[in-house]
Amino acid sequence: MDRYVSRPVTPPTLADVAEVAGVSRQTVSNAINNPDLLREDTLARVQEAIDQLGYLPNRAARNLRTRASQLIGLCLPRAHEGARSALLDRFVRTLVESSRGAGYHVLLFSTDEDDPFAGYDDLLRSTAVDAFIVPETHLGNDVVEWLMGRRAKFVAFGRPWGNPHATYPWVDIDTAKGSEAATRHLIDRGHTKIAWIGWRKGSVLGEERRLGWARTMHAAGLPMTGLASRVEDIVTSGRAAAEALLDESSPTAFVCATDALAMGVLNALDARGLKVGIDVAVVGYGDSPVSQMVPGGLTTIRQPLEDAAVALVEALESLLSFPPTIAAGLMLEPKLIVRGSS
Amino acid sequence: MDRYVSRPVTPPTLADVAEVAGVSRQTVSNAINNPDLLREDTLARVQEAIDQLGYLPNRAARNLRTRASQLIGLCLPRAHEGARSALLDRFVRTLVESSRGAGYHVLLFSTDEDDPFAGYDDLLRSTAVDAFIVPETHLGNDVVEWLMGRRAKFVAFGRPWGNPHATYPWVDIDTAKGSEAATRHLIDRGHTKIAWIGWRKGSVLGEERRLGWARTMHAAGLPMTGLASRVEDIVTSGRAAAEALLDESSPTAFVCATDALAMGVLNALDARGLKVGIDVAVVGYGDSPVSQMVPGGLTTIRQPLEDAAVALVEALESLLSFPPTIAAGLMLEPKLIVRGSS
DNA sequence: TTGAAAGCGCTAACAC
DNA sequence: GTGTTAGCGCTTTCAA
Repeated sequence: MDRYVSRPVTPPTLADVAEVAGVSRQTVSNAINNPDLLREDTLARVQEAIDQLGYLPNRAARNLRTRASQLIGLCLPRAHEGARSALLDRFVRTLVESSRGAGYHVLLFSTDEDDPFAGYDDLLRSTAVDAFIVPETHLGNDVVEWLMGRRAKFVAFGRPWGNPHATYPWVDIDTAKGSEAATRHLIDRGHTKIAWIGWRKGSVLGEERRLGWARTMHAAGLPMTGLASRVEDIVTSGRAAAEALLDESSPTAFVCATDALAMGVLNALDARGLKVGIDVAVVGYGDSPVSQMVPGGLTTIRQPLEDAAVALVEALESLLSFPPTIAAGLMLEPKLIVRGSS
Repeated sequence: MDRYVSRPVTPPTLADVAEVAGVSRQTVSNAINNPDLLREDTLARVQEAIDQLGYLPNRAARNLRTRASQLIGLCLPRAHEGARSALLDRFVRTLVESSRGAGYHVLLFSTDEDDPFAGYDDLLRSTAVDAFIVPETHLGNDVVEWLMGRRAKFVAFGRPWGNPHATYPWVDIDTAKGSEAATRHLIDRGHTKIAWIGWRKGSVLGEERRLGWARTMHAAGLPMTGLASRVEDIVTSGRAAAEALLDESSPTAFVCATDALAMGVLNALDARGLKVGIDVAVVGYGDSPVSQMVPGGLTTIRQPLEDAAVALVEALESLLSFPPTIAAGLMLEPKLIVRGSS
């Protein structure tokens, strides 16, 4: 009586299925892992029992036996400067979906302030994950080297900045190509005085993005002196920088390292009665939600985060297959999204 | 020779530690799980061996034995309407951090288009997680009921909308209180014609937020006719709604169901030459990055997502402790963030 | 093609 | 206090 009401739900085991199907446990195991080995009618009978009981192999037992967890560890980077949060959303969501396709789940973990390796170390030593996805390699945290020292499996989201011939799999977005596309777009529109507003020195990503602008300007034979500015990544700084640049060199277009900075430029232009997209063109970076909310829209650069996530999982699959294969580094290109501001 | 170079890193086991410490395996296990049982010097010796080898219990083995995985499943809701992505970031980040404090990791999974239970079912039947955190109960997906039917452990992020006396633990944010605070704030500022721009009917959350406005207006004896509008949650719709309301009833203030809608209002005011925060006040909802980027800033409602995450983990801890305790439902209040637009 | 035995690494129950 | 024994549920030999 009581058992139907309050019996704790203990999922069926291999043995339960075997009993129902009238075969041995191993045969059930084979039905799941090597169905080819079974005769057709046996397989069908076992399958029926599996369906009837709603059987699914116990993860812990399987993990223990196969020395694999079907789990991929992703360290949630500490809260970023700026509004990079929306990116994380797009990235993680796709990561989870494509991992599922590959038979893996994503395990999230955070890391200690003091010890950046602690989280990785624990998971590794307790064999809790099969591999890691390591984001933000540009920050110069030496997680990658540390993991290699431990012979841990991982795929990096970010090129090997230090040594270009690193022997680990990675996927990255060629961020310089973004500002390059932005600048070329403005040149095509007829602009010749194109200003750059970027991050303070010291950010690898910031320097890369700046490089895209500089490279393109140089190739087009356009002047750059007095047209570059490096500030903190907040709206007010972007605005101040724009004011200064307008006073100094009156550019007709701005390329910015982030959408937040571009918003600052928009504010500055607005305050001066300059019409965005008509008097002065502005391009941001990131395709954050803001860029669509601004009246007329903000031309910006969209990073292929979804593609990156898919590529990372593919690289992970080769890494975890037998024999393991180290996928070649893959560089993806960001995309210019033209809206009203240019 | 070779072994130091390419030997695969097999983490040490309990037996290894036991051997080094010169005790039995069980004693090592006790040293970890019931240290009180050991004599001080034995404990010290075992601890030393543990440190020396860098031992950490194998997860799979422990999970198998204890019938627990120390994993909490979180279903990533499908991409939302609107820019709710930043929320996810704040929420998930805190969730991961406080889970870590409780000895748990967060396992992310997604769900099938067709079968909303599939993801839950798989994890449950394979005993891959100890409990779930179920977001978005307001969407009327009956995940909660399904889980209860399965006697699965979970904590809901969202009150039991259907039956107020549900016997499962939940944490929610009283979203109506947000628009209530926004409206009261505007009344305090001397406004009497306060318009509402919300979502189309059918959204539980949307109706709640509207209720906050209506309730407060009613209590203050202020008129509401011709002052409410329900549109799609995008900037252009917000703008159109604002135009219409301005033409019709010339409100001096707007309360919006989202920041995106508020942005639309800002655009409309701008187009008419009305000064935001001076001629007309505007309040958004969500404290999205946009609200800080707008010149002067957008007054908005901030949801205590971090608090919610912490509370959810606390509820989870009581649920997973022995004996299990079902924490009382907890309602958190959002907070008004006053910026230049009001 | 199917079945029996062994054991992955750990912890719960008991003996010493 | 410490060690011995058993077994969690599964897969991997190896026999039949």
